[in-house]
Amino acid sequence: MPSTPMSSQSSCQRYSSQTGNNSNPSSCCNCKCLELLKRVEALEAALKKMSKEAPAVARTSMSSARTSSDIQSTTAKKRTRQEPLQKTPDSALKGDQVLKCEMKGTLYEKAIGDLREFKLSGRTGRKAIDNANQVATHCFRFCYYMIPELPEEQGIYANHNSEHDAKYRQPLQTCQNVFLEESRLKVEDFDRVLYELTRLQAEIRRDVVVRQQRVKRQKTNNQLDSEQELSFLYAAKRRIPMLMDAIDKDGYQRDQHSTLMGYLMGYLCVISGHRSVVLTSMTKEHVANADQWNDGTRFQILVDEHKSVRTFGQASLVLNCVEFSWLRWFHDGKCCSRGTDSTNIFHTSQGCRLTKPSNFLYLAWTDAGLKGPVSFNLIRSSVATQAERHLSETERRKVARAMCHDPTTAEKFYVALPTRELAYENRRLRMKALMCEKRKVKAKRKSKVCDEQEACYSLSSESSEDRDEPVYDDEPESSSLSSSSSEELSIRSQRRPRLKRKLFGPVPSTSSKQKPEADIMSTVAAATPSKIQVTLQRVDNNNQQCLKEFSIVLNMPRESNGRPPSRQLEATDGVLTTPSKLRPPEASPSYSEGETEAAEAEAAEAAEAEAAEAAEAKATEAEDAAIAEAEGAEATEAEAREAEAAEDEAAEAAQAAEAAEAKANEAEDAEIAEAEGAEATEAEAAEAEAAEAEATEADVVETTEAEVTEAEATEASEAEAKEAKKAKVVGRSRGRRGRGRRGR
DNA sequence: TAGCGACATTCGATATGAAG
DNA sequence: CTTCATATCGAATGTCGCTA
Repeated sequence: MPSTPMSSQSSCQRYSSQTGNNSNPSSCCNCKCLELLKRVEALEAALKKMSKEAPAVARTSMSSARTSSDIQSTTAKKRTRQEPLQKTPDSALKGDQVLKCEMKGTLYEKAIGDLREFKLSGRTGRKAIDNANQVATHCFRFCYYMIPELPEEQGIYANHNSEHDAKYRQPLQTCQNVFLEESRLKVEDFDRVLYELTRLQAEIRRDVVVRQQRVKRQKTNNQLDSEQELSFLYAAKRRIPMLMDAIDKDGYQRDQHSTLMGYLMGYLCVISGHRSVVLTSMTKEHVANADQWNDGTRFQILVDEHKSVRTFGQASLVLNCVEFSWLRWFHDGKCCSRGTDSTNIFHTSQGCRLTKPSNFLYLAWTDAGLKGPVSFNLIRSSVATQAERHLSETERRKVARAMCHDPTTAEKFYVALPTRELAYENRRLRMKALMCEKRKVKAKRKSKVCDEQEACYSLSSESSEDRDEPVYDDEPESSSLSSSSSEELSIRSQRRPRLKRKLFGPVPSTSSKQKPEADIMSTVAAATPSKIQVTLQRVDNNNQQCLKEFSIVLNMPRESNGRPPSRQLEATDGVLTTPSKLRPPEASPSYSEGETEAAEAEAAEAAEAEAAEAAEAKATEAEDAAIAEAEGAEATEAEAREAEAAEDEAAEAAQAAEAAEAKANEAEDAEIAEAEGAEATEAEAAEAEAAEAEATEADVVETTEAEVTEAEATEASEAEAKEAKKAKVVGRSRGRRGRGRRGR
């Protein structure tokens, strides 16, 4: 929003004065700014009329004099403090003071004063006064912006980065509600002005949104990266005991005290994502009342006082015994003499509650050898961003809740904007969808499936529903899976629970003991529309957990020449942690005779999805071990090395899978490039298809390998020894079966 | 360096309006 | 009429600059 009032010169006028085209300025652009200008002028006239009609109306209300002088004194004080005001080329810059005029006792000023009083409603708290002042400030800004008589430097309608700019209507409403009679204006006049203001606001909304986006982009660029946070965590773990020792030995020293505070608060913020106020509000009582469990190795501290306590209740901090011992140290007042008297865990050298925790954090941040800006908000922001990027919807919700805010709020204010790479990925996905559509149409033309089969197919209510259902990118069955990492798969697999229930229903409660014969190799589903038959076989491992495990057999029909199809898919196994879209047995006629490419792709993707999910499940266990290590779980050196080795193996497996994925992407890209206009020949297209098939196959192979490796890695983790062993047995048997089939 | 004022930013609750 | 998305609002936190 320009700093000059809108009425002074519109963009069209400026344009016409530059070009010399005054005949029809509105023809220069299509922004309707002239129309807007006229309306603004009408509005200004109405405002002027209001202030003329009631010039210094002797207000009987006591509040007016008081509020006017209040604001006056404030502004006068400010003037002495920060002069002269620099004119800004555009909107007011951060830190600019814009309230620099004398109150003249006009109607709108009195209205704003009244509004301020109304907002205060007799409250005397610092925050209440601050907020009331802020509302008044916003209103003033708008008035200065709107009224051209005011000096230009005061006409700055500052940053549109706040939705509170909309509060300019409030003085008018107050005026109408509180002293309508004195104003000598009709209700309709007020309504007209308010209506115009609302419309104007709606029209500048676009600019506001664009500006907000720009601000967010800036924030995105300033995000802390995970390495910085990890470095800080490691530094904190090392430095906190050192600083405690130093203080114990040498007695209280302010610098060490402050740095120690900063380290501990930063550490707790990184691991929990809480606001700083949770830490500054933490009292000794909270620590003393901490809940402990797991043989006194885990602690939960509940803090009553924080911003969103009314919605989320107490803020919870879960600590291990080392972290808790640090807080206990402060609780016992060992940090400083005043600390003994202070009720707050985190306090100043005077024993007072911290008012500027970020200063302490910065002290520790630089002590840890880290550069760049840091604040609790930045940490919180990065926690939300990482959760959004790497966790499933459910997990993200949990993290958000633990941070005491709504996930939607997190997205609105904290989560960074998508990177260029992500944006490009979206474009690729779109083109991929286009190609899938093309393939489907092509397949439809080729298909010689008889009408009866079609009718039979459409009779299956569930499948028809599936077809009507849009293909969501977060579904494991979506075609985009072929190019998705296992991580993405796991994320997607946890979304849209309603759909899952509809498609699959609950896991049968019958145990293997009840149906021994059937469970040995019971066929659960045989489906997919044509060309290929997928049979899901439940594998009995005499283990109840294995009820969820299925073997997927892809019966590829041979081509008319007797040769296997060019894109023979390998059978693979997987754990159906999430249901597939395959039809249940009663609704699954055999489609092995009708062959379509789409069906083949569908089946391949389903198989990949299942395999990838299985790998993911195993990887999670290895991940847990890694996290435990990062958090400093009391592991021995040997254990740590083993865990590291396991992690390495898992990483290798993941890398292999990634390579396969990249290959698939390349093939896809080639195809997309062709669609986008690259004049590829038919032969090239065929080559691309072949490459894709190869990549898909490689993906399946790699996934199975990864599965085994990860299962082995899991085994290495001593902490999860039992589970790991089980996983290993299952993984290996699956791996052998998989290889056996490949060999055939 | 604590404390304060000012302002930016955050964030949940509620109102409002469009779409199905 | 219901559902969903968005706007609005009040209240809170975070940060900066200044002063005693």
